[in-house]
Amino acid sequence: MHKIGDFSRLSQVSVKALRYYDEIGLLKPAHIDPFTNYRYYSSEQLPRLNRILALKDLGLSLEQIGLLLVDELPVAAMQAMLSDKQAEIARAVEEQRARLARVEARLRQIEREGQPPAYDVVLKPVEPQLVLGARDVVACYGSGDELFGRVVQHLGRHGLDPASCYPLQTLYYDPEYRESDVDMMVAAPLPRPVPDGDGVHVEELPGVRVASVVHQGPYDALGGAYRALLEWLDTHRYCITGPNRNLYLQGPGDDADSATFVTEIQFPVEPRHPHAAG
Amino acid sequence: MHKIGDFSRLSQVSVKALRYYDEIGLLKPAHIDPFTNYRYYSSEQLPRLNRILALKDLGLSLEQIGLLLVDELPVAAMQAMLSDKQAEIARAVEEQRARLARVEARLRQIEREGQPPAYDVVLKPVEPQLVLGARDVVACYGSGDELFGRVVQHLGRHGLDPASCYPLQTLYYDPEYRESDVDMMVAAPLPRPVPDGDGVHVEELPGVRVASVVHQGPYDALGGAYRALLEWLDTHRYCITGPNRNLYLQGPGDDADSATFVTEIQFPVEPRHPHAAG
DNA sequence: GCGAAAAGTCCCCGATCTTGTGCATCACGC
DNA sequence: GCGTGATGCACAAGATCGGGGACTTTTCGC
Repeated sequence: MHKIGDFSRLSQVSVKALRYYDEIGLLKPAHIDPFTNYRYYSSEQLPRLNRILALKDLGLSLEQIGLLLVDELPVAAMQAMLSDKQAEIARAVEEQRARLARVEARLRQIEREGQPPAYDVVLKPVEPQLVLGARDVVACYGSGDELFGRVVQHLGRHGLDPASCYPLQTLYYDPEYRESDVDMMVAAPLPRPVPDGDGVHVEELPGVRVASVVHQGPYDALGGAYRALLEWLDTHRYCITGPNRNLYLQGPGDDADSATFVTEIQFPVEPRHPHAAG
Repeated sequence: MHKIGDFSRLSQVSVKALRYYDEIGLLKPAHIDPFTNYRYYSSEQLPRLNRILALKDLGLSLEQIGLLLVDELPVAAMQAMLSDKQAEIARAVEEQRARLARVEARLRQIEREGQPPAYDVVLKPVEPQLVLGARDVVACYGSGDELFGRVVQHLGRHGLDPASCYPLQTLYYDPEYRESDVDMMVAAPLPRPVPDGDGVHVEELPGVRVASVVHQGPYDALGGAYRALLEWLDTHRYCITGPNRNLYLQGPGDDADSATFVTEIQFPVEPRHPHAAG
C-alpha cells in the first residue's frame, strides 16, 4: 500500500490528478483510512491507472474512460466507442487540413498582391424570405431601374414603406455572365404578404448557404468584388448552386454619397469534391 | 444605422457576440446613443466584421485578430502571424494524425485478439536516480538472486532498510535477448549516498523517457508483457535507446502471493523516423 | 393619436466545458 | 517542526450563451 505521494511518483501522475480521479470515481484508492481519510493505493491499481492514461492518450474524455473501465464491458462496446473516436479524429484532421489550406491560400494571396486581401469571403446561411419580385430580361446590368420602380410603386400601393423592406436586392438568373439581355429580378423582403400585381409577384426566395463579400464604394467598382469572390470559390473548391444576389445595404436611396455605398454580393454555393480537398 | 438586432441579422452574428466584440474593443458600434446606451452600427462596418469572421475562421483568436486589425499594420506582421498560425496548425494536424494511428492500432488489436489488450503501454519520463547496484554476468535470467543478496546486505551494513529503497529493480545490458550469460544489474534507489563495497557500487541511473507496461502475476508470465511492449514499440515506431529495467513494485519481499506480484517493465525509447509516421 | 402590450435593448452576473493547478487552512505523525 | 496528508475554494482559457430586472422602441387595437 502506498500513500498518495508515493503512488504519484510511481505512476508519474500528480497528486491532484489522483485525487480528482478519486472524486469522479475513475480510480478509487484501494483503502481509505477512516480516521485520517488518508488514501492508500495498491501496486495492483497501476494497470488500471495505466489503462486510464493510455485511453486518455487516445483522446477519450475521463467520462468516456469511466464507461470503458466498467467490468465485463462487452468488447463490442469498446469497439463502438473507439470507432466513434476514430471517426471524430478523422473529422478533426480533415477540418484542420482545410483550415491549413485556407491559411496557406491567404498567405499566398498576400505574397502575390503585396497586401492583405481587399475582400473577405464569408460563408453563411441565408434564411428563406418572402419577397416582392419584379423579374425581366433587361438590356444590360445597369438597366434594372425600371424594375426597382415597379417594386417600390407596388409596395406603396399596399401601404408598405420601402424602408421597411430592407434590404432591396437583385438576383441574376443567367447561368453565365452576360453583357446584354440579362435575366434579373429585383426583390424586396416583405414583412407581410401582398397581392401580386402588374409585372410584380410575391415569392419565397429559398434559404441557401452563400459565400458573400461586402463591397464598399460606387457600383462601377463592384467588378473587383465579383472577381475576388469567384477566385475564392475556385481556390476553395466551391461550386455555384443558384442565382447570385446583390444586397443594397446602403445605396442611393439612403441619402448616401456613392463612396459610402455598401453592397453585399452573395453566391449560393456548396463544396465541390469534399473528399479531394488536398 | 442599424440597431444591434438588425445588424445581427445582416451579419449573421449573434447579438451577444456583437456586444462581446464591442466590450473587447474589436468592433465598436459606429454610434452609441448617450441617453439610452443603444448601440448603432453602420453598414460600412460590415467589411470589418467580415474580416473578423474570416480571420476567426483561420483559427486566430479574437485577441490576435484585434492586433491584425490595427490600421496601417505592416504587411510583414500579418505574414508573420499567419505563418505562425500555419506552423501551429500543421503541428496540430500531425499530432492528430498520430493519435488517429494509435486509435486505429488499438482497434486492429482488439479485432485481432477478440478482446481489449492485456497490457497498456504508457510513455513517461523517469528521473535520474542514485542507486546501489550489483552488476554481473549471470548464468540465466533466474539467477540474479545472489545480486539481490549483495545489495540488501550492503544496505543493511550502512543502516538502510531495504524497504526504504523502493522499488528494487533490475537492468539488462545485453543488446539483445540472451538465454544465458546475462549481463544484468540489481539496483536499489538510495535516499542518501553510501560507500561502494564488495561487488556493489553507487551510481546514478540516467533519466530517460521510457515505454512501460505493468505486469500483474507470477514472473513466469512476464514474457507476455515483454512481447506486448516490444510489439507496441514496433507498431508505434519507437526504438530502444538503453538497457531495459524491471521494477519490482510488489514481489516476494512484500508478503504477497505470487498472483499479486506487480512488476513494471521499462524500455528507454525514442521515436524512430518522426517524419514518416504515416 | 393614445395607451397598452410586445419586442428589443441595456447591463450584470454566472454558466459553459474540461482537467486539472494553486492557495489557504487544518490535521497527523515521525 | 517539517513534510505530508486532508478539504475546499478560486482560477484557468476562450468565446460566447442564458437569464434577470429595468428601460426603450415598436406595434396593435381602438
